[in-house]
Amino acid sequence: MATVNNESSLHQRRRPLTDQELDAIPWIHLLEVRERERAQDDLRIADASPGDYVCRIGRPVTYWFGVVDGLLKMSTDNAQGQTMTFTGVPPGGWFGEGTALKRETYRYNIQALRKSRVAGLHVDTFHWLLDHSIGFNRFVMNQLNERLGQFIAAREIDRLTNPDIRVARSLAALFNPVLYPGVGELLQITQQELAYLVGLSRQRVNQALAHLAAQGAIRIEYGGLRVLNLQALRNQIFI
DNA sequence: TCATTAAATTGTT
DNA sequence: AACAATTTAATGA
Repeated sequence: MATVNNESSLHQRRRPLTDQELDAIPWIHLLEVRERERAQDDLRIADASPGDYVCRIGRPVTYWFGVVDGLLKMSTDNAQGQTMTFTGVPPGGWFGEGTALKRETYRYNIQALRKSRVAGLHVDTFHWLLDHSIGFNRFVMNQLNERLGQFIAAREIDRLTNPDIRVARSLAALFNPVLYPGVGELLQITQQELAYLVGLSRQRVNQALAHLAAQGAIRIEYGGLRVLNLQALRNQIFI
């Protein structure tokens, strides 16, 4: 893993969003004019380099975060001091609403796997939107529901022994159009990065991807993967 | 714009 | 883990 940079660097280089970046935020379009103005005023974006922390366990919640570009990983340290990776967060993904709702401290670490652009909405504005916007409430509720499904699926994935299926299911999660609308057809992820997320060697991931490509579920591209059949990824069974 | 070189990523053992 | 092959990015004329 890359060296750990101090996380303040992420907060020093914040700036307002460009129109293009705003457009990439899925929930912004659900707001009324007045709500949208308030959200836009508060939204900030920052560049994160590989290894940078977006948030750390135990820190008080200050922002609700979303990935505009790049790839983050969500992880925690267990009692044995080992790092356990929960999931990757590709473009379009917003996270931390659970802790933001309760104004608690972050319960996981979020680190950039690659150079990324991360947007942040202050937790006070997050609450204001919850109090004023029906569209925003729908988005958050839908998000929570969809993620619950993902965590159940993740438990299943953990119990799977077949690496090919693990890779397939993990990929299907990253291609989730509800949680990660910014991904689209092409997920920008290297085989090394995917290996980190799934917990397999790059070689084994390479082999699994070749297998999935042979089935026509995906197409392997340089620096990314194109989904051809999402259902095939989800329903992956022993061959 | 094109050719050359370096860096990143993939494929294979 | 190591190495070769391939693809992209960077450089400079």
